[in-house]
Amino acid sequence: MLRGAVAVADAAGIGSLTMRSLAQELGVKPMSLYYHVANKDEILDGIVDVVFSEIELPSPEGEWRSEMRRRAASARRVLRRHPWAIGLMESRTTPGPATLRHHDATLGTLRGAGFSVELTAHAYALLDSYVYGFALQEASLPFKGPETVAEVAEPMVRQMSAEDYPHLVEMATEHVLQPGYDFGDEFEFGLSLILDALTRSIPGNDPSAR
Amino acid sequence: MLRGAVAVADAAGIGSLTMRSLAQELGVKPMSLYYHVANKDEILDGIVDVVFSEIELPSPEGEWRSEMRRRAASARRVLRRHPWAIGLMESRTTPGPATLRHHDATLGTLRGAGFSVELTAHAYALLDSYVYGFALQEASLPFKGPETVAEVAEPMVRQMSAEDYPHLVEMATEHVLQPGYDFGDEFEFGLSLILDALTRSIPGNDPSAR
DNA sequence: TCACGGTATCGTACTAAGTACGAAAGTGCT
DNA sequence: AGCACTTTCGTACTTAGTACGATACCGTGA
Repeated sequence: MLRGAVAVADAAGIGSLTMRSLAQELGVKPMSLYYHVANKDEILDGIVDVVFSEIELPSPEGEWRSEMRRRAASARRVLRRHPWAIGLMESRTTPGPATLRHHDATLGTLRGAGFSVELTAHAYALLDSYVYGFALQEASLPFKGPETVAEVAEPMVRQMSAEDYPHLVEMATEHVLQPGYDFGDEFEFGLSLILDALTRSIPGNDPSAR
Repeated sequence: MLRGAVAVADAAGIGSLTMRSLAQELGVKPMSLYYHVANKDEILDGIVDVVFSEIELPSPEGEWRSEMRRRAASARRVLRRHPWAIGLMESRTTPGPATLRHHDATLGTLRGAGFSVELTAHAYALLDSYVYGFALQEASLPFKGPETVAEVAEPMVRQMSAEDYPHLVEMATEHVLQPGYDFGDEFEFGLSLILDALTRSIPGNDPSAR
């Protein structure tokens, strides 16, 4: 049932996920859903947890940077597949089991890498902020892939006077509208910068450590 | 009118912002609103822009790090005051004038600090990801201030077995539940780390530059 | 003063969505 | 067959967005 809800939300947006549309998807009548859940909120909580369950767990066995990198890349992919999940996270405050398991695995990997409890808290807040924030930005872009950038951004830039927004216009014409531009490529830069800086922050680490 | 909508959303959540509740807030009847806006979506777009207008603009005159710091702190404060804005950003893809002005000022400050167009894009994506993501995490916390952490987190930890989530329990008991803990304090760590690393990334900068 | 064209407000009413309530319709076990 | 438990539904009430057309208000020029 939660799978069905995710499918509906993926296909037509979270706004189109109604008890009736979900019932239809499942080949059942609306009121039948209420045998399995108390209300719609429970479904929303549930699909957030489903989304978390799709994110690859980091392993305490692996090298922490590559594990964090894998987790981050996976999280970004998942949130790109389910963009509505980002907005939902803000309102749902009761984490499900998959969410808890995910957090536990991530914390464990960092602790295993030698981070103190406090530094782990710092690192985790930082990494998660970056991943979620990046996903949020990707979701709010008017275009969804490198292909459609030009056709969407061009008209916007054209009607936007260079006097009012000189730097926005500069960025658009000299960078965003250049062939080969893909906002997604920015992800790697920030992630590497953060991981490198975190490496340096481990006490006893050589400051010139890769 | 947009101010009224923001007030309603602040007071009782974005879910309680209905054409009827907004009309009541403004002392008019629901249908009167439709003279000023085409539909509710336009109101949602509008209040997102209002939120952006409340964020302090960085100035190209100032030192870029302190300007970015000021902007980030302001953005976080604003998003804490209007947590519903985070979820809205994901669905609204037509930026308003205040939003554009904000982006332009930020880009201008970075460009003025000597960042190339490309590096500016990198830095901006990174900084914004961090700020939005942090705000998103703050919004999804079950507690809203340092005072209520214990009373909310304690019961959660108690029912969460240490076998299933050992690291989560460790983090909770040894860090989060310690007196004086405030998730908001994490903000400074990540922001400084990012700003320092960005400083290093400027070509020609001494790697040991503060 | 009066008629007129915007500007702003409303009343009525239709549609979609969440869900309370209680009735069926299976299903397996004795 | 009879019973208990699980699962599905039909009906109907409530709330929310908004189409449509009717007013009411208000400054301007005749």
